[in-house]
Amino acid sequence: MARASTTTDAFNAIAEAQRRDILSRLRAGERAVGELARELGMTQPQASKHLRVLREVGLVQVRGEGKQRLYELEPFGLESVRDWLRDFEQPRSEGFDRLDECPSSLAGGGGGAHE
Amino acid sequence: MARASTTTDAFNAIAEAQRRDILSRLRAGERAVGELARELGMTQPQASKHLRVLREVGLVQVRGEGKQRLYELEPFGLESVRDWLRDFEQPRSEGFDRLDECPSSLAGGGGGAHE
DNA sequence: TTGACATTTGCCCATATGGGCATACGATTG
DNA sequence: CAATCGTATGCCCATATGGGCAAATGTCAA
Repeated sequence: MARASTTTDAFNAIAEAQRRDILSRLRAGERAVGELARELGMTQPQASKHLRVLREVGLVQVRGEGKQRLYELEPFGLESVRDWLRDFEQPRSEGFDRLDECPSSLAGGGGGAHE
Repeated sequence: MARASTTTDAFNAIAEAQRRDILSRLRAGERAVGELARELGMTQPQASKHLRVLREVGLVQVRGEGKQRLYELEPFGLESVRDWLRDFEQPRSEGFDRLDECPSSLAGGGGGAHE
């Protein structure tokens, strides 16, 4: 078997950097295909193909506006990815690992023993 | 050009469901290749190949233990994915976006009861 | 050394890709 | 109706894949 289709799920869809770029652009609001293509330096057919993939996995939404087709982020499209990632959360609270990135004023208190 | 290599980055690596399964299994602790293969119903060479991909993108770590090679999750391997996803957080509270900065409440020595 | 076990790698295939290009489709206007 | 603009599709190719299998490599024990 070859690699799974890019339209299999959001994981495969966002494996392509250009598609991630498209999604990032769309964070600022809906865009027409040609506009996206120009902004991202790809040909119009390429943008269209990528957008189709993103649409088939539910990551973007289309809206016809005159001759144009405006693509927009699907609010919960990335939820499946986010859910999967959540299971890999670092056990952060355990000890405030990244606390050392904070100003030293934290350590100035009374010994800092919060136990 | 064909699709990007699965070893290009974590995004491409986790596009494969079986590799996500491997990572999920490893959440419970380190495993030998054959063990993973049996648990996930794949051949041993397949598991080995998947693990290689995961290792090349920094998602897992290996440790030789006798004849076996124990694979383990790389704690911050998925950070790049998580970072990218973070930009797509729902604009939930309008005011808690920059929470990753050091909250000044921590510095306050007084009644600083956090958690 | 040989033998047994665990893992990796090499080779084959069928399949899906992304890029480029031409072209078909769709909507709007005249 | 035709003309035009904006998008989508179809076709070609080179490339990377994942699966299966055999063989190579590694590690340890007699």
